[in-house]
Amino acid sequence: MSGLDWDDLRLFAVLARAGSVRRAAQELEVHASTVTRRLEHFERQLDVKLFNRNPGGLGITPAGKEVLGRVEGIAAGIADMERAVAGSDRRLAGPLAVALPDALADAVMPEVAAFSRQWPAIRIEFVPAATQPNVGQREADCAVRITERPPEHLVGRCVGRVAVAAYGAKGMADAINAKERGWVELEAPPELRTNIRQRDFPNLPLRGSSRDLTMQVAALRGGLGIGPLPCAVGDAHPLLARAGAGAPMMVGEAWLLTHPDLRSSARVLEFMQMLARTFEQRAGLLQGQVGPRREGLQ
Amino acid sequence: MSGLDWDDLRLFAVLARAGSVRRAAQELEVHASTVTRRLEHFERQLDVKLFNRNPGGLGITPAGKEVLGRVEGIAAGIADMERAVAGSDRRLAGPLAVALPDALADAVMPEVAAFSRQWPAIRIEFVPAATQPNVGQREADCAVRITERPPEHLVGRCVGRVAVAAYGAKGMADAINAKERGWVELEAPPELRTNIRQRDFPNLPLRGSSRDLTMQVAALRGGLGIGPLPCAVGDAHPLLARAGAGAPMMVGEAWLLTHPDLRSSARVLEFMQMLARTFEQRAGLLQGQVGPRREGLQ
DNA sequence: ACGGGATGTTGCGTTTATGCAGCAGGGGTT
DNA sequence: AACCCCTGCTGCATAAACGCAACATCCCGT
Repeated sequence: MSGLDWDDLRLFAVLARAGSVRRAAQELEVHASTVTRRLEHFERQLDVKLFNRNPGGLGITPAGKEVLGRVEGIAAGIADMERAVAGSDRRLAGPLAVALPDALADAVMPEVAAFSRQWPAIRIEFVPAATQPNVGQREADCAVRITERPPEHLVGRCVGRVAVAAYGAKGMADAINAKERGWVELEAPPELRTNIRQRDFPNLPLRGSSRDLTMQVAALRGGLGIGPLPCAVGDAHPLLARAGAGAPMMVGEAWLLTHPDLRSSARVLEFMQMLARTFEQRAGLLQGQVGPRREGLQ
Repeated sequence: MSGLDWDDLRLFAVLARAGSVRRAAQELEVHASTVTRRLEHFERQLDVKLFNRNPGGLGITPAGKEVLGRVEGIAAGIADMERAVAGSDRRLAGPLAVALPDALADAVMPEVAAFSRQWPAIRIEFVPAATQPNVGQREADCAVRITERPPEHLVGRCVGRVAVAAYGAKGMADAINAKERGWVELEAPPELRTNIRQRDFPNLPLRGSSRDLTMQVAALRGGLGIGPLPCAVGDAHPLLARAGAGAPMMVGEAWLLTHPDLRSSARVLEFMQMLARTFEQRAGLLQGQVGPRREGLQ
């Protein structure tokens, strides 16, 4: 028998990617001293030095790099196994990790809530949408991504384009008021970026910028200026109105995705069907087609 | 993060192969209760029933079979990693697992002993030669096998054929005495079987049989009768002599083997070179060519 | 120069996991 | 029927792993 504690492989993989004992400890939800001691244990069992203890952090050795490459393959195999098990789960119960861009959260949340009431045994867990797959980190069971080219290893379908427009606080979104305020840029991920400012408000001074939607909405509401927002967020907000007369700009396709292994999982399938129906119903909202709620907007 | 204890995968693999909690516990060198509890833990984490608790043992479920298949692939990956690490070890120190058929042990042991004196930091561990590779069980670093077709995944070279002849206790190995005693068969593995009895002693009654070389040598020494023995054992034994005048029979080629990943390991390389030299020197003994020690033999 | 925030590591108290012995049940042999 | 050996399982004491806090070191910014 190998005598090797396989769980030390997982610790090593996380540690190598984290780059420091404390970050790895945080990710593993254990104490830093545990990481140190188990690394020692692992190195002793393997009889190889995996890291150089440099002042200011760990430095991986060539042997450590060799081991890391192999362990990453092993980690992928284990993740596959976990998915295979989860995929054959025919119960409408258990955890369900969903990666949902915050830009679309408002638009679908009512139906998600109804879904949750219908299947109370399914525990929905929202995970960060932009994160790239990591060793030891299980990807979402179901993901919505705004992109032109969805990853090849995932399966799913396109559920329509996403529109972005300029918004401001109601009552000050008109051009005259806006001029006194200014432009608030949204430092969005690439798939949400537009050049609305250049097109419609080339002379508006830059007043500030936000790193996420929450800050952007707060800034616009508070009257800092006008700025871009996904239509699904801006049109649904009771205190915001569109600024200027320009048409919304399309920024990318929304893709409803899952892993092939999970297509036979009952709760993943059910959830994705629900999301697909919802996106179909809300297509107008997502694409910025102004509906009956238009009264009062500039 | 997966939250899964990877070491439970190892336990599961061993348990699935062992077929019972107690056998798995023995192989893992832990207590049976530990196996039970960690299996429960694993099933809870994975949220799948891997075994049916049948009266009289565990029965693997379809889901368990699915998981087992994947875990065996993972186990192979981990074994590869261990070999890769061991293979890059350039020190002439540490453990060295050697699979050596007992038929050849006498012939090479003096040189092995000299090797051990030369490199005292290398700890030589003899492992059973006939064992087939198992999950979690590391194969030998270096193996000698008597076979016609060495396994394809191993590399090495043929170091000559192995001969078997009939022996008896000195002074009673002649035909007349043998007739009063009889034949003692050796229930050897297939690669050591011969038909010497049919060829040279067709009329000798069967007196007994031995399951291993130790018993066979004791039986022959004790005067139970005459019987087959590898020439490397019989000719080297001070109290045994060949029976009859027939030539030894060749039974197979001796192959000196290792895993490709271990070719660059300093201690494996050194040990195999030593063994190759030894087999070259001892070729006559192994192939049953009677040398200067012939005086006194019939 | 000096403080603040990193880094990895170490002693100590506590939680967790393990080993042990005994239990309950089933199948085959005497 | 009675016994024996196998199976997996469950309290209880012990040993191993862990979390916590403190420590030594180093780097960076003030």
